[in-house]
Amino acid sequence: MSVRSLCLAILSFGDATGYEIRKESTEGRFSYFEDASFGSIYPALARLESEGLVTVREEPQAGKPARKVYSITEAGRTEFINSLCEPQAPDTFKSPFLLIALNAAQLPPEVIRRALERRKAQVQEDLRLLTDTHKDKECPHPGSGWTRDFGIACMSFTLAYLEEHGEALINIAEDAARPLAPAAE
Amino acid sequence: MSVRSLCLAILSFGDATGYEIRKESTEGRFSYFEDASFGSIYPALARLESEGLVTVREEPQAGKPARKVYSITEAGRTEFINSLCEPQAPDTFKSPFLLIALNAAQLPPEVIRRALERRKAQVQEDLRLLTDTHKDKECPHPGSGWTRDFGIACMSFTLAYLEEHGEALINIAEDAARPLAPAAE
DNA sequence: GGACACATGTAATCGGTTACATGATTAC
DNA sequence: GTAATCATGTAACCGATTACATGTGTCC
Repeated sequence: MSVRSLCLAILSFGDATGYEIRKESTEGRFSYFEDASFGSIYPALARLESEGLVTVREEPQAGKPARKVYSITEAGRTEFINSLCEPQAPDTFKSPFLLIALNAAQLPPEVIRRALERRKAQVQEDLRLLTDTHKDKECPHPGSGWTRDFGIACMSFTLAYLEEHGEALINIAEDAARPLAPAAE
Repeated sequence: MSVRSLCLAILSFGDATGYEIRKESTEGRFSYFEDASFGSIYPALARLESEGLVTVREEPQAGKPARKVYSITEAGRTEFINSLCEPQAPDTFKSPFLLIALNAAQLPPEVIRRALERRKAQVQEDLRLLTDTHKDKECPHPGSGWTRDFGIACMSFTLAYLEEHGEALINIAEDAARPLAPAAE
């Protein structure tokens, strides 16, 4: 999914500035689709505008540069919905944490412990973000409720698993660290 | 994580050719870390060799180009382990499926149904891959058992959730498709 | 007869990140 | 004082993909 489609997707949920789109895509709910930086978002928005898929209105502000608030047009909405009807790329999960887990026996226990804590904190943070979202008005997008519930379920499960089996992973590293004293004390 | 580190990671589990590394990274167990294409793998291996982190031996074959089998060196192993001790990038999950789910009310039910089936098939395939892996000898890498169990647990949960709540998502699309006949049949 | 798996490698291209440029306001 | 948030935009750079080039063996 390109930055272009990402902008369309976010704008289909409401007006936004480039700055806000970046935030949503790196932290907010839309981080599950793609994350992008300013250097790609601003050019993408300019292009979308020249194609008539979005419109801009400038809101001057004292001190700061004028906010450029983008709105999706009917043409933009159509293009977005049509793009969703075409076959999508498969979901992907990339996990530096699992690479550490895979090599637990070759790493110091402290590294494993830190990686585990970090991963748990990350899941907790994602979970918190999702749980807080339910204050949104749910009229225009009933799909967001389903999506949120799915995310909460999967992450709660992941967190519980890490909490229950994390110690076992640390043990692997510890057992490998002193292979000469097998089962003592 | 760069293609360079990916090659090191895969080679730390055993010798491989560029062709095999690509396969492992796009289909195999290593697809959870990074996937890469020939155009990036071959140059990366050449560079690793010039740096002394891997060695090559050529195995001539009749008809086909000679297989160039790469092995990791001690220096390569050290570099790999050290890189794992440094703070890693956070895990990411990118889901075109969830984007479709989010917009369920705006899409034809048929599209939702297809996306759900596709996602379920994908999880089943990943699950199958993971379950088949247990024939590996487990002496040198006890971490692979933990990692596999973790993957199996999360995916089984995901699959069960999709099977249980998939119908609800389709209903969202169906209800939105005929908003004038609320509950009648 | 055609598609696919095996097997390596290069060149053109491209999408996106990082760093730079600018600057007020607010919180610690 | 100094860091963070808000706010836009450009230019250099870079890693990686795509397409190309080459060729055999095997399955359907």
